[in-house]
Amino acid sequence: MNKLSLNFYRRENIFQISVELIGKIMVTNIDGIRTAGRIVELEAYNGIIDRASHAYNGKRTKRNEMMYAEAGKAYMYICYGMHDMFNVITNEEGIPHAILIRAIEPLEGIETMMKRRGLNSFTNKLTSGPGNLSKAMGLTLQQDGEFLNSESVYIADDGFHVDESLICQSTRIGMTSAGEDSLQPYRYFVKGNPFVSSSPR
DNA sequence: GAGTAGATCCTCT
DNA sequence: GAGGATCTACTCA
Repeated sequence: MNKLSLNFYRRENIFQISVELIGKIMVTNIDGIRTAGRIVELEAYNGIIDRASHAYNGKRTKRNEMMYAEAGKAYMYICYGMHDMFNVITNEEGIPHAILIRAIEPLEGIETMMKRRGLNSFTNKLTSGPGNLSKAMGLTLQQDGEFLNSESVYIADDGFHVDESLICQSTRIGMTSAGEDSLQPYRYFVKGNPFVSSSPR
């Protein structure tokens, strides 16, 4: 299993990167405990021209500053005051492209994930949805700006290949005020995978 | 199973 | 002071 090099993220076409990230393994080593899962759902945020992005129209604040950082870093963000969300920064420094990881299929450290989520039994919802995913993996603002080839967080390729015919697109979730851009099909997911979060299939 | 309301708090205006 | 890149529980059927 090889960690993806930072060059993987350092490319212009965020949609190409999104498709390629489907099926990759996301690993965290938080508090000395290793958890891992296969990425089955994500959303692309296409920089300053995307109304759904935090960086729309070149907006740059303390909170989203990390989106402008160099490719291959994590951008952590708290949503609705209680959910930590995990994003991958792509493209070159200064261009705020980001990919939100929405769901993974748990592979390692499932006991730990359940414990972090406060669950007694395994369910498909364990790592389904960005808030749940981050919580299960132990990700918080502490990982904001972390390089994704570090020991605590990284994404790796184990050679598994998701057939492109199984990768579907849809509109993004939770876009209530992004105008036309809320209709953009920037969400990618694995068809029929039980760990993909609900809504538009 | 589908639809809705409430929780909850940080950030930006 | 308003409004989120959400989740869960609850209602009703």
